[in-house]
Amino acid sequence: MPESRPAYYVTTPIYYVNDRPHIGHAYCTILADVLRRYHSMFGCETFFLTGVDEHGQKVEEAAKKRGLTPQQHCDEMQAHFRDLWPTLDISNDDFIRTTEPRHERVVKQALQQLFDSGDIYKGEYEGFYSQRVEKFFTEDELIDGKCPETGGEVQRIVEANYFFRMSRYQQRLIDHINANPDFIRPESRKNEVLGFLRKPLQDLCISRPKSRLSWGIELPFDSDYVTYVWFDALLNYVSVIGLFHDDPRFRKWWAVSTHLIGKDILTTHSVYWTTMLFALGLDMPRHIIAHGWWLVDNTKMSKSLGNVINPLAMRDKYGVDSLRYFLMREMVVGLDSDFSEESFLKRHNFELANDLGNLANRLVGFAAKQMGGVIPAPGTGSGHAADAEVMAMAAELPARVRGHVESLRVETAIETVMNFVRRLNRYVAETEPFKVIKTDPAAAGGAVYIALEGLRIALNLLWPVMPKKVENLLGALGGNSVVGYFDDLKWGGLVPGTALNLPEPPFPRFELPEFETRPAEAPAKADKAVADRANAAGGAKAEKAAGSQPSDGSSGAVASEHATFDDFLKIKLLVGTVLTAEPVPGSDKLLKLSVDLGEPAPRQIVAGIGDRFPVEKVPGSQVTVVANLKPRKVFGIMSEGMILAATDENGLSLIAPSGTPRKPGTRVG
RNA sequence: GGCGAAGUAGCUCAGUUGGUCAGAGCAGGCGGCUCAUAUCCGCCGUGUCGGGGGUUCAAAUCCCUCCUUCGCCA
Repeated sequence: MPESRPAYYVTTPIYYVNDRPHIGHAYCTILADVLRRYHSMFGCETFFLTGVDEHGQKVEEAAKKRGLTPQQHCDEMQAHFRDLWPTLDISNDDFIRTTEPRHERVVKQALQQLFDSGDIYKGEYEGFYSQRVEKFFTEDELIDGKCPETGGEVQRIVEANYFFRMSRYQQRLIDHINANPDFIRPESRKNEVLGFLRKPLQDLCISRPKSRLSWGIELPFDSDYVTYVWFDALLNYVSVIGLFHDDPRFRKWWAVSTHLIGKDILTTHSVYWTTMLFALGLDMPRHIIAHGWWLVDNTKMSKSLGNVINPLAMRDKYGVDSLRYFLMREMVVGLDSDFSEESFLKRHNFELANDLGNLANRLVGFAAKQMGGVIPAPGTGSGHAADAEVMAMAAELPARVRGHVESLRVETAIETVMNFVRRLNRYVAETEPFKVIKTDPAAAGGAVYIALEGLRIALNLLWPVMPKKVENLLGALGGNSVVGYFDDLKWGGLVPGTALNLPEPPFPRFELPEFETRPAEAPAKADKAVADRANAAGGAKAEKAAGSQPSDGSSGAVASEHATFDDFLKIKLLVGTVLTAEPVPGSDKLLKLSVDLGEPAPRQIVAGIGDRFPVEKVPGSQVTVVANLKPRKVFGIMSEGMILAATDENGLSLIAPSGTPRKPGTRVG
């Protein structure tokens, strides 16, 4: 047996080639990169895979629209992802495109194997086809026998198709999830999957006749069909690492695989993919980790709301390292987080500039002035009790960081390091080398050495998060480089006498723009008299009274009875024209509306008016829409606004402009 | 409607298996230092741990119930 190192294999989803990268893609890929880099520092041999999904109807359509072949279209579009990653310091080992021969042959072989074993069978797919949206619907999805999206006519079509016997593996999957508590993380997602599995699984239709979709991988046993997207896409995780072609390589990586996914593709990975693997006689991946979404103003990003965060813009404005730091520091893996430039800048200024950057800058600046610009000799330290404390903290820091990373608490790992950085700043204040230098240069040198060495260790531990910046900084600290392994991160790596060279502060502060005036500031600054009176009265109570001046009219018990004019202005009321309306299945009064608000795309709005208002009378009506309500799901359908209506015992009327119809998007108020 | 998760200081959130768990950061106030990026360090928080009930010697931490928010339901 050759010497074996532990291994670690991490994947991102393959992103849909038609998409433009947004902050969510960047987050997932950076997270994968950070995990890969940490694990390599833990001593693991690592493999990191990302890529793009290139097949499917939408790609075919988009290409057609542009007058290109689908392949030409993909060749062009995939660059949006492939070229982005190096600029975010992503260290992926491979980049898979599902149109590559190395992938297609594995998909075909997998299909053939499942066909031969009877897990893929030909059956009848009964669907209802809507000419208008060129889509199939199941009987359950139809609404009164009409298309659920347009309310239009549908044709019942019985079409031969191939099915995967997913149902056969349901119990095995449930058992595996129960036996491996950290298989699907976080736990709430695991529960979600188990809940889903309480109902019997249907078999999965995995083919499309070429007459309807030709842009896909042909079934090896029936050239009239291509395989449908998921079956193709999911296999990327194993095709790249050698399934069917390089067994030792495949086994090595597959046994240690971690899939990072967005919560929107949880079922696909936890149910479709896992049952496919069972059927193929392969092991489960080690972990499936569903991360959360970046929200903007606590609202999901969407094109129609125009609030999509472009990672390139953030990188260009603030630098790749700050961007990576923020994304990793701010989000708890598995939960949603809010993205705002304000919180970004606060993290940058407080943690990177004030704490970390300033520590480097003050130490190097001091050494340059007082110590000949070189790393001083450690001697016997500063003679201060804090020496031992700092060195003990530094000694146990790698293990603590490793523990947090291994339990996916990346943000806690970072926080742990930053707490140590704060301890180092305190250490400098305690030992006061800038004073001590006048009386005891050796002790001052000892203090600076300890602080610098602590900084070196902290920087190494942050390398996976900010590789470029850390490498540069370590270079500035006496020409050091990143240690390969946590095990090598021992105290005393800095060589006394080597030159320090930090020409400028490593993390310049960014000016914080005025984001919004804070009510708390008003009494302190604008109303000194109130504050003084409060202080004179003494105690926390008085302070509280001063602090609760309802300067914006929205806080304080007194104001709660009335809405102020400002409150009213927060509600954006717009005139809209209803384009389509259809009942929501399973509900007796909800209607799904498509409403023109004069925006590029119509809004989808779910309204509870169906029991009082005939659905066929709604299209064409004008309505008043609350346009800036936070979008929410109603009965599983996203609703992007609210329709105003008045209901009493005589029925319901829509609240809308009377007389001449108004242009969609006209402001009401 | 079914299933699941969450509700902790002004803000963002930590709080393993019930017993220094009532905390951190930010914001605010006061003070100190000057090596440093108007940076750093120290001090200052009586918040019904969503409401109510229960179990226990002991609950933010377990149980019940209600309210609110969020997620999933191919």
